[in-house]
Amino acid sequence: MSTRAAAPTRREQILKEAARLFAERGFHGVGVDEIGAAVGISGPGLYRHFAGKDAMLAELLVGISERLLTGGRYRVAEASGEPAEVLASLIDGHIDFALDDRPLITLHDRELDRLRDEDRKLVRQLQRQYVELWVDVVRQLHPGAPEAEARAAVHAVFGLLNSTPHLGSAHGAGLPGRDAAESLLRRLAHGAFGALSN
Amino acid sequence: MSTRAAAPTRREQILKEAARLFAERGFHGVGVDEIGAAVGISGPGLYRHFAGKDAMLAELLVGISERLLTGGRYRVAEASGEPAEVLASLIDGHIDFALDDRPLITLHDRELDRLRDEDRKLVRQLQRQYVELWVDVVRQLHPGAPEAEARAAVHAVFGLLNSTPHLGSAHGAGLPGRDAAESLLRRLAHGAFGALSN
DNA sequence: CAGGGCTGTTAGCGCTCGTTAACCTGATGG
DNA sequence: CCATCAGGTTAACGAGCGCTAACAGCCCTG
Repeated sequence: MSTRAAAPTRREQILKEAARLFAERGFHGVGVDEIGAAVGISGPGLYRHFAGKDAMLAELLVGISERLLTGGRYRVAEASGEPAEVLASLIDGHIDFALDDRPLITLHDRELDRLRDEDRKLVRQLQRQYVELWVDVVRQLHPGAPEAEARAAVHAVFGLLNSTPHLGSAHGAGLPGRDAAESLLRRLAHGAFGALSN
Repeated sequence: MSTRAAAPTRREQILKEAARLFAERGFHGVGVDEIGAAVGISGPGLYRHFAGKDAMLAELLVGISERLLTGGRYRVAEASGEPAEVLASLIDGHIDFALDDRPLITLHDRELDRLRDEDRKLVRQLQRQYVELWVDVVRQLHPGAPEAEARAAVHAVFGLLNSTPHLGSAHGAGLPGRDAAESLLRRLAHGAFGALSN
């Protein structure tokens, strides 16, 4: 009846908790019993929902990559043709993602090697397409920059934006509020890309 | 006789290979047999040089943190009082470190939680002091920025500079040469910090 | 030449962990 | 009202891993 999100399914609960635990202690550092306990069932009960521990990680990583790419494509298509505006939209979208799904961001560039070959290839392909989205826009905005440089700059800015996990309460003085973090990251990212012109 | 560095001791060989393997596959993902094989001895022979697998990781992480802090302090003391110049020196030092010791950079913010409480506290303390070095300089350079913002910006720029592992040949088109990477990262970092004034 | 350290080796123990097997229960639908 | 099935449970297996034990060769020193 309400307009709130529907109750999460068991699968979704498991994925969420698994993402958090994997991000905190690493894929190999978390046991299936812990994941089960986090959702109120214990150990082997997970196998009613997933083929195995690997399958959870695979679904998480493929899901992230797909969401990033889909969101990026949407923003590129939707924004005006102005490269500056497209880049700004990509940055905003990535920041939203980084702030809303910190555990996934952590997993995204940390546990990729733990996937089966097939899944890893898929994730890599999705990541590559997402990066290409950015590289194209950056090269339109900075025609002087060689492609390798633009690509490296994109990766570096990803590192900057994905630093949000380190901003959390872990270090005592996190930023006051999500809006401040969003605004700061936006300025830093634009500042970094702006330096490409020099 | 020659002026080259002395032959590395067995301990140093082990630490170097362990760092590489831990960075590639994670602390829990690497077995002692693999580390041994990487230096030509096998498995339990490592225990003649280290108390255990944990001790290797601890020595690596403490070593990184100490080198970063020592190098940072040296640069702060050595540079002229001009905040801009001090920050530039810190950035250059961090870039050198990131480019020369990519595996260590990866471990530095990825495997900290696998340490014994005592070691983790020590590493955290060293990291905090290093960050403080940067925050102090950034605040001198941008007096308008609140401390939390300066600290978050420093962490974000670390994320940017530490993105070097992602620039490697893994993605096909790495930057052509170390100098180009160094120059690019320097420009991006300065660009990001410059955006703090706005 | 005798005797220790070093620095390796291999065998094996003990524990953890992912996974499977076998069983149980409550809801559902013909 | 009974059959089915989704979604749990506990027990247990098999593999892998960190680490120790016991032993062996090399090099130095007295």
